[in-house]
Amino acid sequence: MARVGLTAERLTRAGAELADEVGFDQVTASELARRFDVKVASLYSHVKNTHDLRTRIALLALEELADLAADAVAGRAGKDALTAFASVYRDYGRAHPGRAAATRMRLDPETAAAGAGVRHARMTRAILRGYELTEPDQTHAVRLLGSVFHGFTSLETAGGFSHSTPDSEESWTRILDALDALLRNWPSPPTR
Amino acid sequence: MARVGLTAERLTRAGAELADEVGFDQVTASELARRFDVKVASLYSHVKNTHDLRTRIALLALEELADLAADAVAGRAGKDALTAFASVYRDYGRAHPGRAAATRMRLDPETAAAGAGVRHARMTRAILRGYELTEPDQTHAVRLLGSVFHGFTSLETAGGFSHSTPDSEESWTRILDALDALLRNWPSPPTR
DNA sequence: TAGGTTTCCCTAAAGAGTTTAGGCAAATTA
DNA sequence: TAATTTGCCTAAACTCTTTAGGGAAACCTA
Repeated sequence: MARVGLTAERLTRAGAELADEVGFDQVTASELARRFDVKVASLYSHVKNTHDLRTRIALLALEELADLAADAVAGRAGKDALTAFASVYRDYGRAHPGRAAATRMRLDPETAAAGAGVRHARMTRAILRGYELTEPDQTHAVRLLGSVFHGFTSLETAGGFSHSTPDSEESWTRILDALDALLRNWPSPPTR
Repeated sequence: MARVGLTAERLTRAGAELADEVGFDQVTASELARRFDVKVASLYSHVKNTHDLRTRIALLALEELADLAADAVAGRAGKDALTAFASVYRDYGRAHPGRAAATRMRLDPETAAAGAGVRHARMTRAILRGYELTEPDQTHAVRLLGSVFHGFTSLETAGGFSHSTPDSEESWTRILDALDALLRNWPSPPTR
């Protein structure tokens, strides 16, 4: 039987494309086998199971995203860096909805720690260097930015902002303006 | 054959509980049938298909959440209202992770429009009455708040903030402080 | 380059979920 | 009480997942 040259990597890449086409939760071993014109069982020599496959796709997406973000941030600082960084997330989410959904997959701690998630956190911190935040406020800010990027892109692709004015593009820029202002003027804890 | 008294509502409620126990994407017609001690096919007189079932769970969760939020916000204003409102989202997400995941499900536009999603948007706007924002800034702020609540709770339940200091509770309060400050001081668009 | 070894994809099969079609008895209505 | 509607059933087709074991292709190695 002719060998097709399956590898975990090729399956992962094809799975990522499939995810962008049909949605991350529709990524199925059967469909993947069909695309490689191969029997389903053959995949199981390369990936442990469907969960393993999805995890690989998630890690691939996180890696790609981290690479893009690193490029975007290089040579920029302050609001410029913030905007560039944020745009990478949003653009990626719109260009690759399936992969983006994959990045939101729950990973078990050690897998997450081994993946590019840490690079993301480090880059977010790097961006905050342009603002004068000290710990623990920096961590709070990192989490805020993560939440906004995560939440906005996920609501946007879910269609939450469509069919209403102003369009989401404008909200995005204005939200970044607001976040920039907030970071330049991060409040100290109020006396409770 | 003894009748169990299945209805779409009972199935939906049981499905919501199942979602909280095993995760929203593990909600299966078969498991539900098992719980009611009924054959799977019997569910299909009450619910169109699995997607329909999930949609109903999502709508139930949105409804519950809107009710809780309405209670929490009543009689409060300003930061007080903001905090109460935000807490409802976060607490709900921690108490009912499956239902919360359901609220993040992509709904087709008319279903979404018919559901409680609009109530959420209206309440968010009501909270912003305590801050002096005019359109279109109010819409941007609504979207920012939605993104943060959505993103934070989803990252938190995905375990994104665990095993690191400070704990997510503290970040949550400090992020609310920050958002309050931001809303009181929403920046006008910079000259670009 | 022939032999052995490893690798890769195959067939086969079992298990679980989804969904439709059609039937019979229980509940409701007249 | 008879007629109708409703609710749960059996049966069956289909899809996807996963494991076990087999044979041929690709790769060493002498």
